Amino acid sequence: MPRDGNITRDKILMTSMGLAISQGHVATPIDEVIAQVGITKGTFFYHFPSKKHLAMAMIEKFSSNKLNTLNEYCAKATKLSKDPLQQLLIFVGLVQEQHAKLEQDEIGCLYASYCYENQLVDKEIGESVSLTMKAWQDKISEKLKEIMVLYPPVTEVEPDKVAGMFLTALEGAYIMARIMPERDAVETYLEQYKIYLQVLFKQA
Amino acid sequence: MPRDGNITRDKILMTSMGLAISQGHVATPIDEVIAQVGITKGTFFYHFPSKKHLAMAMIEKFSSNKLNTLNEYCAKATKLSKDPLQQLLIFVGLVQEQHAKLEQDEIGCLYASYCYENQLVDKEIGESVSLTMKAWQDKISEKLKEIMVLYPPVTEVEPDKVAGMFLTALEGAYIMARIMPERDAVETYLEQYKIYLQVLFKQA
DNA sequence: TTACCCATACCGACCAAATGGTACAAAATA
DNA sequence: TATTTTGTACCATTTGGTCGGTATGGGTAA
Repeated sequence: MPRDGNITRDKILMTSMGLAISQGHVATPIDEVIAQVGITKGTFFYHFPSKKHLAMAMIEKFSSNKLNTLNEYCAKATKLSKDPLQQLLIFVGLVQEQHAKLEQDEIGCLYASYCYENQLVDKEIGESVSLTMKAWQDKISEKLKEIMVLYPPVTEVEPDKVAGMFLTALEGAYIMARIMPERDAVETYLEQYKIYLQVLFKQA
Repeated sequence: MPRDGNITRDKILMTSMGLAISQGHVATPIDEVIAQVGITKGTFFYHFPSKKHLAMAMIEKFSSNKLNTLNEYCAKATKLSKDPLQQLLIFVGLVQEQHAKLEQDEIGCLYASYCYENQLVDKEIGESVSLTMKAWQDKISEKLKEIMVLYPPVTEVEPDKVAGMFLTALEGAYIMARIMPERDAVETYLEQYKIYLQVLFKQA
């Protein structure tokens, strides 16, 4: 075998993901990607038959990353506490922590970027995306059901929607981080979500 | 005076705002705009010297609309109840209502669309945007301070951040509406926000 | 009233640059 | 040498933008 093309392929993926998150996919010409990676057009199109294929590969990669973090953080959280409510709070905390390290223009969601510029490229891509999101929602929802057994909520709530609110807050925070002058929107609004959980399951 | 050019200008603005929200600004060629409006390129560039100028005009228009709704809904809410907590809940309800009428691809925020595709075009534009958002946040924050006098919150919270959470939930909901199969994300997650307020200010 | 004026509003052909994509030769490694 | 990987030069289309000219219609002077 000649030199490993997967390295180049991965570099293209990583670079274009960064660019897509910070300035959008359509707004990022291939020339900019290859310039930043340090390759030429021929190489690019050897690895990705078209820009659309790149888009799909990016989504796939992003999804797989997201699913990995989900499992990783779940495992960490269950290891750190026996109490389901504490586990969930720790889980959210881990996500907060993850974002604290990132630079301003690294903060964002590829899905959001895509869905705002062209209804998620494709139907099948759209399904794969919603499945990944649903995976997060379901995992949190399951945990919420455990919590609700131990701590009856102050008012009746649907675990699915409280779980969805986490993703909503996160996606919303990404946008706030870009629009508002304060940088720590993710930290701030996931904190709000934690407070929501705490008051919801507060014992009298 | 010849026929009123402002009509055309407004039509261009409206059309391109719709397109920008549904598929992004960069992803919308001028040709598509003028085709939909039913004018020619010459006319377009007579009204807007460049695509960037169009972008700025759109943001301005969007901001002015947003400020109008803010005032309108505030007025309505204060008229419908004397209790500040009820007023805020009504306010959120009005926003929910507003979105219930919209079509799928009309749901979204121009700011979000812009900030995901090119860091809000310009510095000055960015400031104008954050000012509009801050206007909403401040108005809600003020109301929250009134509320906190009457109903001591279950746990200590910063009104500014609870207020910001409204915008966060709304922006997040827009994205959820596009990513997830369920259409009524705005309804759902603003409802979650209302629940948050209710449990936060619940009387023992 | 009418003829003309002129600013405003609009048209449509054209241009240059950007952008996605191709063809094929040259390298590199096993 | 055979296969995979990369570089170079080029092409076709799209896209933002220009330019000269035309239509509209109210004011105004004869």
